[in-house]
Amino acid sequence: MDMPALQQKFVIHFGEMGARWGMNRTVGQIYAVLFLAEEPLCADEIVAALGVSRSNVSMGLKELQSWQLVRLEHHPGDRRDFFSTPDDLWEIVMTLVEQRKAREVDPTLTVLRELQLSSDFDSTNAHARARIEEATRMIELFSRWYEDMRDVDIEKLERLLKLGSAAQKVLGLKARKNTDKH
Amino acid sequence: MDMPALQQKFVIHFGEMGARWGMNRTVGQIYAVLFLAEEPLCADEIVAALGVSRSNVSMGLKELQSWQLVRLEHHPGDRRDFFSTPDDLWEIVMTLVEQRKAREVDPTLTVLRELQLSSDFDSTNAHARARIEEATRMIELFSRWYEDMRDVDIEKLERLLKLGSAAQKVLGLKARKNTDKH
DNA sequence: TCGTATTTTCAGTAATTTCTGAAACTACTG
DNA sequence: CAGTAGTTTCAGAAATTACTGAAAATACGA
Repeated sequence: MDMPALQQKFVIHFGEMGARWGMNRTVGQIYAVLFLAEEPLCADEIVAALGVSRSNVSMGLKELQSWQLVRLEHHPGDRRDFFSTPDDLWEIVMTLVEQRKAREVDPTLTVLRELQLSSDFDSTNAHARARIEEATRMIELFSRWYEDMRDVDIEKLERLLKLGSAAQKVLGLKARKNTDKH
Repeated sequence: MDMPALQQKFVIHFGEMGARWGMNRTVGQIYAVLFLAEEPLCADEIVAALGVSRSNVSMGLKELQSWQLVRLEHHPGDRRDFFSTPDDLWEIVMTLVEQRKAREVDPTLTVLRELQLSSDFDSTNAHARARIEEATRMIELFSRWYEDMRDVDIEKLERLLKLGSAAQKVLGLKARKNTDKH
C-alpha cells in the first residue's frame, strides 16, 4: 500500500469498517482513498495506492456508485474515469443514511406490510400478529420522521442537532400520563 | 422449519436481513423466533423451530447476548436457559442503536482521534488533515446528539419524533447566512 | 476500418465465514 | 460420588464471499 503512514492507517481502518457497513474491505479502502484525495482519482491511481487488482477496483467503484457515494467525472482530452467523494460531509452523511435506510429498513417494512395483507394473517396467533403490527408502526414512525428531516435544510438541521435534547425542553413537551402504553 | 407459514416468512426475512445488520442468518432467525414468541423459549425449542444444529443455536444466542438483544431467564425447577426479547419495542430499538453505534461509529472516532494525536499528523498534507478533522467533528456532533437524546424519556422522544420537521419551525430557527461554510 | 487506451465481465481460486457433530464441560440430583 | 440434563467449545466441512488474471467489450482517434 503506497501512501504516507498516517493516511495508510486511515485507509486500513475504513477497510475494516467497510465490512461492518455492508460493503467489503476493498470498497471501504477505495472510499477512504477517495475521501482523502485532494483531486479526483482514476482507477489506476487507486490500484497503485491500494495494491489490489485492477478488476477489484473496478468492481469496488461500481459498488460505490450503486451506493451513490462517489462521483464520476471526465477531464477533457482524457478518456479515463475520475472518481471523487463530495466535498460536503453533510452530503456524504445524508447519502449514507438514505442508502442504509433503503437497504436495511425499507425491505423489512415491505415484508411486514405484505404479511399483514396476506390471507392467513387473521388466523395467525394473536400475540405474533400484535408484534408484527407493533413493529410496523415503529418502523413507520421512524421512516416518517426521517423523510421529514431529510427535507429540512442543512443549516437548520445542524442547529437542531446541536440543540440536542434541549429542543425537547424548549418545545415544552409535557409529560403524558404513561398509563396508556403496554 | 417447523412453524406456521406466515411466521416462517417473517423469520426467513429476518434471517436475510440479519446478514445486512452485522449478524448472520441464523442469528437473525433466532431473534425473529424469539420476537414472535409469546413465552421465553429454550434452546431446543429454537432448534425445533429453525431446524439448525444445537451448537449453532448456542453460538447464535451467545451473539445475541453480546448485542444485549435477548434476555436470559430461569424457571424454578428447570435448569434450562430460557430466552426472550423485551416486550417494549422502544427498548429494542434503543439497544440496537446503542450497539450499532458502539460497533460502527465509536471505533472510527477513536482512530480519527489517535491519528490527530500522532506525531506525523502535522506533516500530513493539509487537505487530508482537514478532511480527517472535519470527519471527526461531524461524528462528534452526531455522538453528542445521540447521547443527549438517549436520556430523554421515551414518551417525550416519541412525541418529538411525531413532530418531525415541524419541530424546527416551532423552535423558530432562523436561516443563517450560509456564506460561512465551504 | 484498425489500433489503442480504458473499463467490464467472468470463471476459477483464495479467503473468510458459517455451520455441524462430537467431545468437553457444568451443575444439579439421587 | 455417579448419573443425567443441559450448555459450550472446537476442529473440520460446507457455504459464501472476495479477489484475480485473462478475455471481452467499449469507445475513441487516426
